[in-house]
Amino acid sequence: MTVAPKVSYQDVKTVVLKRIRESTWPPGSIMPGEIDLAEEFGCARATVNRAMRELAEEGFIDRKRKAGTRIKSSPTRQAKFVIPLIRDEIETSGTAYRYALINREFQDAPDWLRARMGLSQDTSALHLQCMHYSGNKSFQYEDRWINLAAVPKAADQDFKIIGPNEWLIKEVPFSDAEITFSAINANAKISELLRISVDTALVALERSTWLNSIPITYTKLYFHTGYQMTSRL
Amino acid sequence: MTVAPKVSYQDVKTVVLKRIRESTWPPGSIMPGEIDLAEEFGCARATVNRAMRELAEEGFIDRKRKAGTRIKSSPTRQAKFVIPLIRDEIETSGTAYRYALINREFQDAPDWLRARMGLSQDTSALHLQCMHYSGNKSFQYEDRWINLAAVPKAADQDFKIIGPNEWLIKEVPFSDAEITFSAINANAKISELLRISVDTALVALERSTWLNSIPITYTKLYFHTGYQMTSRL
DNA sequence: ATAAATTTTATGTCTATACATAATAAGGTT
DNA sequence: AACCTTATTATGTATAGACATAAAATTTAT
Repeated sequence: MTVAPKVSYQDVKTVVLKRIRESTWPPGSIMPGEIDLAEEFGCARATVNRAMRELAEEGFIDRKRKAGTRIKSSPTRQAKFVIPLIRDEIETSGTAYRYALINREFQDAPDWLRARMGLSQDTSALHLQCMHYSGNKSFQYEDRWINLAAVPKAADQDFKIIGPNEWLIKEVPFSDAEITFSAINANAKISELLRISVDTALVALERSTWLNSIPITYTKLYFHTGYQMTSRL
Repeated sequence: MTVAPKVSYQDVKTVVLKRIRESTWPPGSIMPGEIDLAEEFGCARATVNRAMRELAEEGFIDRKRKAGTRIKSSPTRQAKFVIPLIRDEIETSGTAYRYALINREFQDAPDWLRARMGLSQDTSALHLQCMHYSGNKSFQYEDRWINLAAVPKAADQDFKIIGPNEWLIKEVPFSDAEITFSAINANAKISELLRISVDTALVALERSTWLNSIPITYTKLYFHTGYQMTSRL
């Protein structure tokens, strides 16, 4: 007597994905419920559930209680980019990492920052400017603001040896973050610091983080020419 | 008699994450196995398993059969960027989407492309150049190569009405993709097409896709000034 | 007809148990 | 010591059954 090999959630994913691609279940339409699918595939509902949960996470379907599962009319393809610690990124490339503090001062948060982070008026912040080097080459210029109301002990740190990013990761947890990726032309200051010509195109990365809606820090990172981020999926 | 509320996988995640952050389990160390944790938390192993599986996916821990679960010495923070269909992106912003084909010709794949995609010699490809408009403003310039050996029916398409991206998504599935972001200075041709001045910094996005290691298509997208991608986590 | 209360239902989650699998550890042989 | 074989073990996955929950559908009250 032959034993039917068990159907895995991977199998379910594969078949369902095939049906989505071949429009057996056309975009926008509702597809059979978990119980029906479990019966069809000859497996438990939990198995179907895991398959569907992952497909939803990957952006192929939309699920809602009671309403059922719908094929997305245009699947939201998403790319995962790893944001490594700069020290690791440089050291794994085989070169030495060096950090340098350029400037450190206490300032009231400027209007644009208050608006962006949702800070109240007269919030005092620590404003840091630093450089990160890969070997003897400049790699990244970092412009950082730390909300002292949320992170008072940052005021006691001189940030001469350890950079604000590394320090914050160790000391302050966060719950939400927003990362923005853009391209900018190097201005006079940045071009001097990164030792490139003015107007060179640069990758800029902005990151804001909050802990339960309390603003923690904002940073804008300017990478040296040629920097790129790659993702596989 | 009070009934203990059930422990959810979310609860487990929260507590474990807290312990990682507070270095109760320091980076690099091995943490208790699922059975022990289940006992400690008073829940089923499956519940712990799901929590741990998600934490692994989110880059906080490394798991290996038999070897156990380790805290990553530097958690790989990752940002998920959605890559929307350009038509959707423009239309959801409220403006009209328009597509235009600039050039279409059959060419042998150039060396750089062959190297990049792993194409054999004398592979004939379809080379397309197109523009995407948001209202009356130029939005994106697309430079596209399609491997005709893998997608022969692309040769029959004139791509005058429908863009190659939309067509490919409908017609050709893929299994692997590689996406690269970078910043570039607009050259003469691009600046003319996007109606911006030469040397303006632009976001460029390259995408290569394969179906079971057969190269399908390569494209480089040049976005208009000011384009940025944002991700929340 | 409108609003509020109730039922229904598909997904979401937890449990206990079982077996699969990869990788290490241990044991035995040359 | 080096090599091969055999346990051991932590994670990985499947299952049946149960209850939770959000939201749609229906009924009841205003």
